[in-house]
Amino acid sequence: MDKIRVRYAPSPTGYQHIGGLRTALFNYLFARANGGDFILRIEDTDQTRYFDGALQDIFDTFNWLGIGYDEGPVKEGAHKPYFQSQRLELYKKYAELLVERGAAYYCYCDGERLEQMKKYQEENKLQQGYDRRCRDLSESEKADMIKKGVTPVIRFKAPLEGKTKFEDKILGTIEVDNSTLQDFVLLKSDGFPTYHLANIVDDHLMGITHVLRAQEWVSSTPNHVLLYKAFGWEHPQFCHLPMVMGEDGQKLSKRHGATQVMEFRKNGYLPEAIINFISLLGWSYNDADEVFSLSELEKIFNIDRINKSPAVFNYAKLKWFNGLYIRKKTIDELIDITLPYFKEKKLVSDSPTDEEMRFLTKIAPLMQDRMELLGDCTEIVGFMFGEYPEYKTWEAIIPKKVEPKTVIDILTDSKEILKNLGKEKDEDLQHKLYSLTEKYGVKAGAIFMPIRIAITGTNKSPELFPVMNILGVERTLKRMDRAIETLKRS
RNA sequence: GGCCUUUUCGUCUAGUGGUUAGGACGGGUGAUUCUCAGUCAUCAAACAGGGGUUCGAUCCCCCUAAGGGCUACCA
Repeated sequence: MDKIRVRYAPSPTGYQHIGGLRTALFNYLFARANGGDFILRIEDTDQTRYFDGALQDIFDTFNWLGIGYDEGPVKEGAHKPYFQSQRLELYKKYAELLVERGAAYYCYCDGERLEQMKKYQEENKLQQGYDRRCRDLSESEKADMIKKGVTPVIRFKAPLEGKTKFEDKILGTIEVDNSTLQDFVLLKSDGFPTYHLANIVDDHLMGITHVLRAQEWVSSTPNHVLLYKAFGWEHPQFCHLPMVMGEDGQKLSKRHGATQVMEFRKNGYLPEAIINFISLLGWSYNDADEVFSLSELEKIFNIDRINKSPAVFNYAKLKWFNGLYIRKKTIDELIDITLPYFKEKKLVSDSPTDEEMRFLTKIAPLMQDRMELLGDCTEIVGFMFGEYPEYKTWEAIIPKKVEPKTVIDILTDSKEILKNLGKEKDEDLQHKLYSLTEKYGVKAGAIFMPIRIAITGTNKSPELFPVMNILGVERTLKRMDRAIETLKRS
């Protein structure tokens, strides 16, 4: 069997989005799992929609996620160039070849006429599509058009009857009546090819063996099959991937939340989480395992386990994956990836000192279990910085059914106990604090919550003893003092 | 409208002509003798509907319904 060659062929008309990434990832994994080649080809054939930052975004996306390619723009191989805009002569040549063979024709209809025709068809509920007016123009009619200076397009001469069918590796046999097909455009009047022409010419010339693309392409695949036939080429295996939907079952779009890949990075997602989650959109390994690294996926990915039905993009599960991968990080790695957030909040300096780094090393374990997104870190351990915390939930310092005066007494007693922080074992100190429940006839929460608020400023925090130990006796007691004073004043 | 296509817990999915239809996220409950998170345990939750074929259908066939895609000189 020939070496497997697949490609991802984005068009630089916008930022890379989740759907595109899924296609790229599946192609990449399919190639890696089978010792094949993965090619990146830029389909910049739409001049009107070309967008400047798009190309860089494609590179950034691949780099961030660790998806490499074997042939493409920067890493040119035997089939260069990999920008379709640099292959214009090729498409023109092949389009004209089809005209010579009588499989395509020049069409002189301009946009205005096409629009009128479409409007008429809609109003009269006729079948939509080009009416093939130029399909059988006489030589003299053609000459007239040329004389008028009309720049023609080249259209494919689709068969009027019969059926076209192909085997999709995922969907099975698909068959359509040729009567439903269109005389689609191959070469536009600006000299650029349409997707239909360019992708066939390039896939053939580049030796592509499998085309993995989204299901939205299924309906134009018969056209492509016919084109291959007209050229006398064998077509690659088609594998149409299920669509990716938003939570309401509609095609995933901005209103569902983030959809651009680099937006996820900005929002604090890890590449590992994105890769893992995306790999499960329409694919599964078995009935039990679903946590996979990229390198594992490169070994186990199997095209036969891709399913047909559309998949909903579930942000909640993505977040779970993100938390999972955050927990898998070593402390050093965790500090590395969260440092920008601490800098942004001015909790550490732009060039952190050794002391600051040591401090981060101490507090990192406190935040690791509690983070879901990278940006959560400052929220979780922000109170560790500075002399006093910001009191966010001060009211909670007075537990239900407990008098404010009692809270002052509890904190004062606790302070006495915590004077020995570091001198006695944590569990002994905790035991002593716990014994206060008997003295005041309250539940444990009524002892620990006031301490928590006094020290952390919130009613949700990491465990108290690790926190107090890092803070040290002095700062711990100062924070308790301030809380006591504040209570006395109110 | 036409053509193509899909349908297992809310979501991602596994699965078989005979199963207690399995896992994960999310949700509920409990444990971790301080909250939150984490971890562990546990519970609820699905074969779209109707006809066939068959001793037996979630699984095979047909119809219906609902969803999705395409219907550009865009990809």
